[in-house]
Amino acid sequence: MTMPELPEVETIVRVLETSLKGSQIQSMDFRYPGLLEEGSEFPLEFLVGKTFTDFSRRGKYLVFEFDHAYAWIVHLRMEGKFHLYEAPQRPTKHTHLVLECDDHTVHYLDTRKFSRMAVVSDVDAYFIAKKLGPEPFGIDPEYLYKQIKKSTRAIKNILLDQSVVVGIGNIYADEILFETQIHPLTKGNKITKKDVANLVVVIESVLSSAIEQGGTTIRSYTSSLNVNGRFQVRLNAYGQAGKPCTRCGNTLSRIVLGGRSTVFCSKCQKVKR
DNA sequence: AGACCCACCCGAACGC
DNA sequence: TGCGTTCGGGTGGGTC
Repeated sequence: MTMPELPEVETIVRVLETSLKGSQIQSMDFRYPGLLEEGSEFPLEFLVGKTFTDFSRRGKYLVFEFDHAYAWIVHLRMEGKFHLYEAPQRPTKHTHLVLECDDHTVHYLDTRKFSRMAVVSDVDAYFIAKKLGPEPFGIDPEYLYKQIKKSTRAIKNILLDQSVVVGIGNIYADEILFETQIHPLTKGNKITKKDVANLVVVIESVLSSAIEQGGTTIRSYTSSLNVNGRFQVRLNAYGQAGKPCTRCGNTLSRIVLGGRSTVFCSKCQKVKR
């Protein structure tokens, strides 16, 4: 159910780093080239013969850097996932990329074919073009307040806007608003300074606790060398419509906002007018 | 410029 | 071996 959000991406980066750092790509079978971005600077096959050197993320983007200064950037979107094996493995119908590396076979799968990847020479330039906002950890409250205050959009849409702050997807947006007791439809210009102070703290705590729980669960994945970053985090709002609010017992409501399923407690989360 | 809409994609869930 | 329709998720490009 849950798609990879920032905490899952962070976990995936760390697990892949453990297995693949210093490993050379011996061969590649790019079975569904449609995953490569139109604007990719280089073809994916350019990575054959290169050695993984650095593993990081920017927002929900995975960044793999190689010797010779090339970088492979992957956005998992909803269902992208890596499977690692210690020996060559038969691809499934959803295996879109196979990499034979020094000590591992890497499969990349995506049932929806929604994810995207690119090969670039300048990581910073790539992300500047994407117009990404700051990371959600250590965000400047003054900056966030200004961004929210100048907008008449619903606060949930603002939180989802990656040019305001990166890494908040649909699931954690609902969780963050539940925790701060802000109604998702509240317009940005109605949000108070105190709300923003709470948001800054809660954004960080919700995402980091998910990373911690992912770190716990991912150990079972490392043993089997399957890395999809999915793990169960206890959710108070997302996917819980019709169930009692964990804070007050009121039945949780569901609306569609900006085309996204949105769950909240109409008693705990009041719209400010 | 800011806000909004829609395409992309296909398995799951649903309606009949 | 039931078949057709709807839904959803993040991002980017287009429009107003």
